[in-house]
Amino acid sequence: MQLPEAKGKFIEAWGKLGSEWGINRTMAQVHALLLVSPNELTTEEIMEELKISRGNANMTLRDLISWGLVEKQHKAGERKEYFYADKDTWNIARQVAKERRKRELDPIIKILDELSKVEGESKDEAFITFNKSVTDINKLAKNVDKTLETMLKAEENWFWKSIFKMFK
Amino acid sequence: MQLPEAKGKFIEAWGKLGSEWGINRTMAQVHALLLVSPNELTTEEIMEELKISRGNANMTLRDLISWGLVEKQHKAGERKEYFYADKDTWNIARQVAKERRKRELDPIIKILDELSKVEGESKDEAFITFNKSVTDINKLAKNVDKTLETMLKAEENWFWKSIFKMFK
DNA sequence: ATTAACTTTCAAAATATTTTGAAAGTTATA
DNA sequence: TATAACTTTCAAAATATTTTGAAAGTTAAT
Repeated sequence: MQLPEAKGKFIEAWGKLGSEWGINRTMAQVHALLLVSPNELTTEEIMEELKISRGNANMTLRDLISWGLVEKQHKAGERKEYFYADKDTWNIARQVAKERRKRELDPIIKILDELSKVEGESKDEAFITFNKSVTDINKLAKNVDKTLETMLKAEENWFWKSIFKMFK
Repeated sequence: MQLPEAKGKFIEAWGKLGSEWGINRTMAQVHALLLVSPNELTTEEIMEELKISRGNANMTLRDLISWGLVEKQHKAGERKEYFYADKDTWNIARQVAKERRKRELDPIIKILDELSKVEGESKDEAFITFNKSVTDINKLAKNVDKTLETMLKAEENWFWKSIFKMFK
């Protein structure tokens, strides 16, 4: 297999994986393209390579920036904006974990907290089951949340530092 | 808040979370309904409660069964099938991890293995960057894969056993 | 202040996913 | 073996998501 074909396959696979995990396929593809590009790319180049429209490229890039996965770069004396992706896999994983925690985990915990407070007849099977499921899930979610917080904060934490080493 | 309202909110929230993570909203909702139901439910009852069609209910339930989250139950002397969800959050998390590993992680690793083999000019920036990104992601994916395997196998493993206790 | 190079917006169009429901299929019981 | 109770299928319809592209907006340089 030659590089251009391999590049295409990587972009396609990354896009598919993204869409299976609730991330817009094009966003994942643009990210993949930037990951394998040694240099910053312009909107124009991204449009060209992935055959997407200007509007789509623009919105997707803003999204990637809001996820902290891509940064805008300016070049002296040029009007064009350049886009560059951090290529450190650990940073990428951290950033995704951080954002999903903020965007999805925290809100669901807020709801589960509310629902945990619901009171009912202690003989009522329906109430007992509801309560057990909700509080159990809430507990698990809070543990995941706390763990992520610790992990994300802490390269200084000896315990997680040693876990990280296993993954790097 | 009263139980029926709370139940509705839980189902809605679970559905939303699911769809954010690439799981069909209805599938997540049916799962949520079963999680808060003390008894097995029939297709009829699920259709009724969630206002979905017979076809949808049937397919969704098959899916949930294929994910190992729901089981069919027969009652002596009855033609109807009943559906019941395991309510142990740890089992649910395990099951989801197991399935997503099989369905998504393993296939992507296969592709990354292929792409890692691509050869190129050692001076070619494009090749260097492609190769670095792909092999790095491959390494991370394989580590996650190995870790999941160990975790899923092993309550007998002293290390993970102690980690699990933090979450339960 | 005007131009030109570039970016952003967003309503409409295209595409993808999900849902419906009626017909076909299955199987326990009489 | 016929019936009736139930389940499954799948093409078409509904819905949701993504993408387009032209117009509007911005801004650096003259």
